Amino acid sequence: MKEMLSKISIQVNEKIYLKNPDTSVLGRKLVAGSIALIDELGFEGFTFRKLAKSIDSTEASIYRYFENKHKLLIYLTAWYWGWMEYRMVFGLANVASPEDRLRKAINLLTEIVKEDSTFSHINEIKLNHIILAESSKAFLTKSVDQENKEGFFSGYKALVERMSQIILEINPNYKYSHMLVSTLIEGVHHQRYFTEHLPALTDVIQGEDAISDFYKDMLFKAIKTVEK
Amino acid sequence: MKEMLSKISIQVNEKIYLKNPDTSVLGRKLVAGSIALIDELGFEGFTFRKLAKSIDSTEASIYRYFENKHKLLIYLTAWYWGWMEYRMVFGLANVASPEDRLRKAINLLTEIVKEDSTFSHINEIKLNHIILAESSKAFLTKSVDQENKEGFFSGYKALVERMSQIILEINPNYKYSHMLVSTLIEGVHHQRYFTEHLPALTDVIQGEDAISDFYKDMLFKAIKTVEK
DNA sequence: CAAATATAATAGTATTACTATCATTTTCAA
DNA sequence: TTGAAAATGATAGTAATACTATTATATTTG
Repeated sequence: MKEMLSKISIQVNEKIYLKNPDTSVLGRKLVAGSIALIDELGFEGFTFRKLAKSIDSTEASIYRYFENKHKLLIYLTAWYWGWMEYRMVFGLANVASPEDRLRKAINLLTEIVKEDSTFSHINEIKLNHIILAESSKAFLTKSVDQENKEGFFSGYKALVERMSQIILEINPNYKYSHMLVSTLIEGVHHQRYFTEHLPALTDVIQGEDAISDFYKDMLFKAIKTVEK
Repeated sequence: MKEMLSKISIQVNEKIYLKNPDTSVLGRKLVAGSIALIDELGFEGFTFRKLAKSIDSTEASIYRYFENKHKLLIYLTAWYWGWMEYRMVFGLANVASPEDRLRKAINLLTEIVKEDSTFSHINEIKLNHIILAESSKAFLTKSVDQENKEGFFSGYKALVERMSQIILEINPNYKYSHMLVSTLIEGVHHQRYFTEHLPALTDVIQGEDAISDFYKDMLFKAIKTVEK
């Protein structure tokens, strides 16, 4: 079983990297190390020099995998969305009602990742933590149009489209399905971040997962109700 | 009239800057120039050296006003929230019903700023454009806790609190007022940005301001309805 | 008008973000 | 198993960034 799972790997757009880090020991150490280091230092404080030191390699070697740290961040986010897609495929299979599928999808997106999977070198707990604080920096740059054209964000877009389709199954007349989904996804990241750092901007309720409850409430009301 | 208006100025937390840029010709040129340059180059491409050149001054002079470009970004966002607060005070005064006040507040937040005011050196159109792409970078850093403690985000928090109060007037039992407001604010930024750069993540509807309509619909349903 | 303050001009440092070259190690195919 | 190809390491170097410091020159203000 473990062996089977170890053969599953998340594919990301080939143009993101110079050399696929998934194909070598150094590449996997590089990615694993970058997750630990970005989580520790933040993306701005993170440099390839520090990464090289932390994995006992050299800057030059890292530059053979990624053009720059921005591309590495895009790689991590693309991997994350690929992984999320994979979790959705498994989690939503054989769930007949679109309502239940949507509920499950929201759960997957809002959950704080608490278990590291055994099938990859990537620590999904730390990666999830990075995504909350850093993922928007992957597209909030002047190179976004070019990078979008090259398909760097296709994983994210595919997920939005998939969930959008579920919403349209529930209510084919709902006009803002993509907006609703991307508002949910980015919102979850922000609210989780706010809970930790800017609690005045959110609502923390003892013993409840307010974020998950809030977004479920919000989405179903948006899709299913007519205003009183 | 012009003279009176020119005496209005937006106050920001004094700890954000080393010397108040609002008190000198150079300081105002610096801020105005930074808005133009960040809009043109993006925050990552923007440097104090380039700013100095563009306003025909020196790096050393700019460093007398701001410790670094991150503090300057915090200044710009704080100014923006102060300005938004000012617009809300005027825009919502004498509006009796909380529903109408909420609708107006959402309009102010979702509107693309199209007119530059005459009472300040700041180009609000460009600043609004910067806010969409760059404002989240002001708090998505490792220094957020310290900076929050020093009150750098109090303008943003005050606005969330103000709108949260309106929501509670409409429905005192609504549990997630702060979350709803910050989801709205950050969401508007993202959706405007997506419309321009990643349209697959949003819904663009010809001849309609889909973003404004979507958020109004979403908020009122969240606050006022019970799920069918 | 003198003193204080602000700005400009200039120079300098440490770090970042790379690129280049060559030696060494590892891989993998015949 | 060996020898070529590929990957990595070691080292060096460049341009730009992110500052700090010093001194000279304007400008403001009391």
